[in-house]
Amino acid sequence: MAKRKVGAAPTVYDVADAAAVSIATVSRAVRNPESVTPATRERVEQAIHELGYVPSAPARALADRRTGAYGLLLPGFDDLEDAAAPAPSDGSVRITDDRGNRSPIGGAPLYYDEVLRGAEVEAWRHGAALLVAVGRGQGHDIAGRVDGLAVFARTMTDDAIARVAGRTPVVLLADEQAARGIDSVSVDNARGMRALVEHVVGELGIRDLAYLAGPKDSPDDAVRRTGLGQALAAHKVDSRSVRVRHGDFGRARAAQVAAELIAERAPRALVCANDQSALGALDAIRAAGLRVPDDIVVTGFDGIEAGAYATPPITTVRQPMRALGGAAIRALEARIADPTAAPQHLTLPVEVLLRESCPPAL
Amino acid sequence: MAKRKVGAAPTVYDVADAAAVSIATVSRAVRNPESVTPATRERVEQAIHELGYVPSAPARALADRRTGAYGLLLPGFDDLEDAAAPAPSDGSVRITDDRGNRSPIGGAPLYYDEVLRGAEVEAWRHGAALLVAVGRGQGHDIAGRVDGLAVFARTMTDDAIARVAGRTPVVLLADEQAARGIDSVSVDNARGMRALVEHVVGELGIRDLAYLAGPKDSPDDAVRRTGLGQALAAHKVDSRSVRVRHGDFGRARAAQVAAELIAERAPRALVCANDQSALGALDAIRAAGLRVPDDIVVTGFDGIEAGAYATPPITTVRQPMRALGGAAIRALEARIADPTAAPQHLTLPVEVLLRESCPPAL
DNA sequence: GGCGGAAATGAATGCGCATACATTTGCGGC
DNA sequence: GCCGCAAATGTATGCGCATTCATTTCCGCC
Repeated sequence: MAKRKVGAAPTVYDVADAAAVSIATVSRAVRNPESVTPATRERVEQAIHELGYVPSAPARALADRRTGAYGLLLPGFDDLEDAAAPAPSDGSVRITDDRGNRSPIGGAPLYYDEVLRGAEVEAWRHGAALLVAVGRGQGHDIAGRVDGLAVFARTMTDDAIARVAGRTPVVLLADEQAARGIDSVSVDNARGMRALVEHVVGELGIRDLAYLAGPKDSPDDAVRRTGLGQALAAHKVDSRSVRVRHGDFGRARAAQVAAELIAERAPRALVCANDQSALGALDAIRAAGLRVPDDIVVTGFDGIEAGAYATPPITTVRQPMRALGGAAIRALEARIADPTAAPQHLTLPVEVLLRESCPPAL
Repeated sequence: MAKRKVGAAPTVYDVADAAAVSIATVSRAVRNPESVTPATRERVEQAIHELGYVPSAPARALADRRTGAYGLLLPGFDDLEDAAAPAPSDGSVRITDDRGNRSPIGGAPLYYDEVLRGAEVEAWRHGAALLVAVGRGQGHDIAGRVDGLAVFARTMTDDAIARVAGRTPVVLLADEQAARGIDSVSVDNARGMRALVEHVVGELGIRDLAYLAGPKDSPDDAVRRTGLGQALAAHKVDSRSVRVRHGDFGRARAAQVAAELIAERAPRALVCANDQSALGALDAIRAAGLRVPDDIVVTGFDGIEAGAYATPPITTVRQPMRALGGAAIRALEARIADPTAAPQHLTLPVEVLLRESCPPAL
């Protein structure tokens, strides 16, 4: 038996020695147990167990010419780069007066967790692992580590995407203006907003609307507004009659804007570009002494947790985040299976959740 | 120049050919630019750019004997294995009556996103990547892929942890009863609860308390209850005078339990084992026609988003999830740097967030 | 008992890179 | 212009595994 370096992880050679077979047999026993005699398989498994052998993924990847891992590039939040110092507990507990603070965790919607899980489950089903990185413009750092990369919109420069795509399959996530040549999976935001507004106008018969928008340069907001316009057109509501005010997707600003809107004249329905804005709208409406949905119906968009717990709970459009993650991995696998296929652009349906702020019927 | 297979990703050999140098020089130019003449470096960089070369992580890992990646094993949620079928948009949008539903995303607290980001940032700082997997008991699948593994409590069997730990550094997360021999990073839940209750008893002077607990077999609940007991003892409140009722960490059940408690006799303070329970308590208290905090003060635990948006906002204890993720990676690096050091057990401090449901002062 | 073919196993090679060691180049000093 | 040394570059090897091809073993059958 060759000398085995102690301290180092055991390799196929160690297992082969222990089981008195060749490394080829060890490899086969692991990868394709059927191809080995039950007796030898037994011996090899025994050796593996005793040594605590775990195959080296890098070596396997090198030999296989595939890593068996997919990458997911998440957007970073601006306030997020402060992974604070260790700060072990010295026994004291900080007590903070948090009244008035409404942004428990930086105000960012935390639905990426869902996307991640959808992707992880799908990767796992295919025996692959999932590598996660936060977009920092480049993404070269993980391109060499994976068989495919799922990239959220606006987490990499177009240039960087093009470069990486030249080497590895790439799928764009939640980018409704996806580059032509690259696969994409997105969510049908426009149709979601359209369905929501059609409910307000068509089912509830409300024709006096106002729209609480997001920042003027937000692509997300633009798409949602398109859906709004379509719904209005479908029901012959003059879109010029709908007052539009821009917020910043945040609750506080939304409350201000909504208050101004109401002071001017209260609309029968206030359609908000996202849930945070809708929460702000509720604040303003309550402050104005009006009731939701009796005086004003309010709608949000996104399906954040807090919306369901608001008073009243907010009607919203929920994006299928978990499905988005799963679809991304499937798209990568399809691309790997057929590298020459035409670019695929998959659009997942959203779901309108009617809650008390804008109920099924008045 | 050797023939280069088209379609395959370029390698050091291709770059070497293009730049008319040896692969060793290419490798050096990439890894340690200083060790190469500016002129050659220039040529190599040029070739790299033209070919779109990206180093193969597996090959690098094999040669380096380290993967440059850390693993994070997240708990899976029971309801989570349904990464639904593709279901592309056929143009229709499902409209659901979601009134009465208070569990938008399975009811699970989504703070793992924060842990993930903390870990990712820390890994990135050290030039490493982060591999994410959902615990399925084993975890062998990724042990061979990483230089170290951060494992959430109860995501792997003790047996599996022991095996993996024999091959790769492992750090246990949020496991306050961490196995002696393995590094761990956890959060000081007991002290958080203690500080919170000391505020209620000491600052607010309330001695008539009730505790809305979690499931009887929950380790988290047990730890928090310990903190409760300590606070009571510190202020000489007889712990037998504190009524304890068990819920299931969910809002609906908590509301029932709280209602029973109140019907029996309303306590001056209702301490809840987590935020979801506190939300349920608010429901019950409101239904009973009582006011928070005037008639009953309510406290939660966790710091979920919805707690801050509740009416009134819930006083709670927030866990430093991002710091937890970062600390986990640092612990792995410390372990790698000194494999023989004694096991480290780091405890991070929590923070008490006082909000309207249990304000700084009455 | 020996033969032929299939099944099982072994030996050897390459995956792409880093690096120890060998070789060449460049440069100062005489 | 030549010697000697240091810096720059090249050559060769191994990392751990999968796999091809060669060899051996095992069986059924004559």
